[in-house]
Amino acid sequence: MPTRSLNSSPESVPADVFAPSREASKEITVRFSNAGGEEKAPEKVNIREVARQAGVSVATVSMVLNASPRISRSTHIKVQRMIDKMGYRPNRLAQSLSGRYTQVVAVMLPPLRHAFADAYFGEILSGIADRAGKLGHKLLIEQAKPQFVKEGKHLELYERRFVDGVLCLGFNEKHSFLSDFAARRYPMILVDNRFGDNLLDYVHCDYRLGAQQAMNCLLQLGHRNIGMVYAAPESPTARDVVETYTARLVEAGISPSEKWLVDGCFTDEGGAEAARVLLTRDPEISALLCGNDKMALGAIRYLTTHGHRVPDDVSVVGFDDIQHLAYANPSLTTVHLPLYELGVLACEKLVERIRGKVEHVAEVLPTHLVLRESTGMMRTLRS
Amino acid sequence: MPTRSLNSSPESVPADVFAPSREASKEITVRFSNAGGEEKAPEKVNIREVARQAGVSVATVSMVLNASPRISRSTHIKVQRMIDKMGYRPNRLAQSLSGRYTQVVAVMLPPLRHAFADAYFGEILSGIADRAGKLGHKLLIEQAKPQFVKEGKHLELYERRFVDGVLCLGFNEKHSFLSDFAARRYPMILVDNRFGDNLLDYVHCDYRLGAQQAMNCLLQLGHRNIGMVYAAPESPTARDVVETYTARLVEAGISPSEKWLVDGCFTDEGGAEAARVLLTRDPEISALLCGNDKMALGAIRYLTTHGHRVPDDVSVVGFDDIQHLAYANPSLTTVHLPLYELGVLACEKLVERIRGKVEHVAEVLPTHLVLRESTGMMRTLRS
DNA sequence: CGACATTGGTAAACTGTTTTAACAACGGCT
DNA sequence: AGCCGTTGTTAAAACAGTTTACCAATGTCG
Repeated sequence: MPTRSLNSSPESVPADVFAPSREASKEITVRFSNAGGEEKAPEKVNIREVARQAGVSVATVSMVLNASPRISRSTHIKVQRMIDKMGYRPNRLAQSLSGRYTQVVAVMLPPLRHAFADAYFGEILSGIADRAGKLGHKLLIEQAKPQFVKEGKHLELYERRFVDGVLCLGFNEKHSFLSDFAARRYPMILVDNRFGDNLLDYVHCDYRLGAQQAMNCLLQLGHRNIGMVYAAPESPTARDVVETYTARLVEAGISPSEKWLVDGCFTDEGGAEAARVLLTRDPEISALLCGNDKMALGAIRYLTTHGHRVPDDVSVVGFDDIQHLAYANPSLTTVHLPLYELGVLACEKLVERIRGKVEHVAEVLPTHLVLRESTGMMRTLRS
Repeated sequence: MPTRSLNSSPESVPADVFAPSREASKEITVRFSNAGGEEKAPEKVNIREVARQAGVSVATVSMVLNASPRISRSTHIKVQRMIDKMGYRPNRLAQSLSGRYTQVVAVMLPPLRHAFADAYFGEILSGIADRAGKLGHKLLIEQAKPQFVKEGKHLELYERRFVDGVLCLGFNEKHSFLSDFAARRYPMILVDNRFGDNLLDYVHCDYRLGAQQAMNCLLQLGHRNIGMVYAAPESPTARDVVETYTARLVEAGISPSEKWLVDGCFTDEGGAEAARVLLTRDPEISALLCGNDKMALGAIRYLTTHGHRVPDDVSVVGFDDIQHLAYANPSLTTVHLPLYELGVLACEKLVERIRGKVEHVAEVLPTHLVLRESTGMMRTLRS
């Protein structure tokens, strides 16, 4: 139950009472770094002040900050010492305003209610954050709510100089607004998907390879009636999985059937429902390939609570390898997607783009299968 | 107008033909918004340009942007029309540099490898993001790696004007650097914890209430030998749980025992190990209270794979109510923490703080128990 | 010894906004 | 007619950096 004061004062909070004049302390000559006993907020010191105290020009201080080779060793030391003494930190708003870069990149997430609570996104984000930090970039996160896009806020991100570039997670071809970035030459990289037209830069996991690995596993275990719980047919990478699934069946001499395919909407409820539908349509099904771990979990949940043992009666394979599901019961055999590494790569490529590299980005990272308990040999084949 | 020609000093004439000087296109009078067929990046237009085209001063345009009442209706319309026509978007670096606020808040996460992939943080983040969006603030995320803190980067966040304030998730009293913020009067709010000295602003869930609810449940089901898998004893809220657990036992006439307490480190492995230790120390234990869902899951995992049925032999209660664990098997009875709402509240309070409100922030949100399958009546009491 | 480079540093222009003090034009009042 | 008070607008001064064109003092060479 939403408690007190939560939804009070929606949009506006009272403006501040005391308006601190900009005049402030222009005349102060001696600075107190941490003279007094307890730490205090350092009085705001700017580059001009540092220059004055060090007896050099503003330009010189700037050049020291940026390690320009035009500054002599002695001057550098003198100025640096003053910088440290005064506890001076350059204002990055001024730096970015004057310079070319903001040193910030945005991460756009889809408008799902629990986008941040999602292990899939989290893993990618983790990689992005680590890389961004190493490259000296900050991270801005944004959810692409319909309203947000309608008002063109996604472009404002760049045009108003919030960020230098954008990483987009969890989108697909239906989200046509993403083309806006490319149309305007704003650096943007699609993460773990691609657009059919291939005009947008992207990095994604090798879903074909992953599907292949999963199908090989199931086929080798003797399964022939294999159902598939897919999702998001508007997503090229999701289609990769379905196509590979079908192709592998054909290669194995099995004729794929429409009735083996059900959409599970990427949710656990969807996975459960899909399992129900599949097993009802064809009770002979002995294995399920699921488009992500959540659906796989839902499917297992349905199966075990409706008289089908996993893996004894039905084997289940997922996709993602999200954390702490190794601890599900039974633990899940799944295709491991290198999501962390994908995040690292995406960030890396984006920064290259920002710095002026022009090549089209189109990278694909390999997957591998993690064998756990939810898969087993086809019943009839066991001795 | 002292525009160009300022720096066309006496002699230099053709010098800057090839140099892409900052002068750029001062003379362009007609703007192409989206005349041509395909969309193009709008040529960068600034407030001066708009003012010129609209035939007013820069100050007037600024006041139109900020809806100042001092601008007449007719002027407002005239200028607004030009703004739209030229596709002008104010540069927020300049705005923030000039003004008092950056309109950005930071979210600091602990340096865990998978901090972003964590459902607990994700849920809070979700609330923060929604609220921040509505309040017109952007979100910067940062991981407080040891290196980061050692270099004082957490203070730079504020001092270099990256953000107006900071929200800290997942920290405890051991993280003393958080006091730096308060010492310097930088707006900061501790989320879902508090410091013992109560000097720092905080919002957190009512862990005492939660523990009470969980214990009531277990006691009512007839359990008397109740083990506890705790974690992070340096965290006041985590201590709340242990203390309440102990107090409730005493109230129920049961003398708490040291051997019923094991640290599970907030991880699933830790939970599994803790369950093993507890059941070994005292096989009579018929219920486990776990400090979070992850540990509860680990415990269940251990129990079910070692001959203990859940809930038939041992009941398990968790803390958090993280998503899609309703689909664990058996599904988990747990204390629901209003994490989303907590995020909303934290963001709200932080922005109030930023805007000048000075009251100490200390809010506590109520929890409730979610009954699912992992708890059952004490064996010996069942008919 | 004078012409010419090189080195190290500086003044001033530039980034794009907000805000303040001043002011012109106008109406109402004595 | 002279004075005062609004109203609406503006010029200019902040905000805090980077960059560029230029300059003075050396060093090198013929």
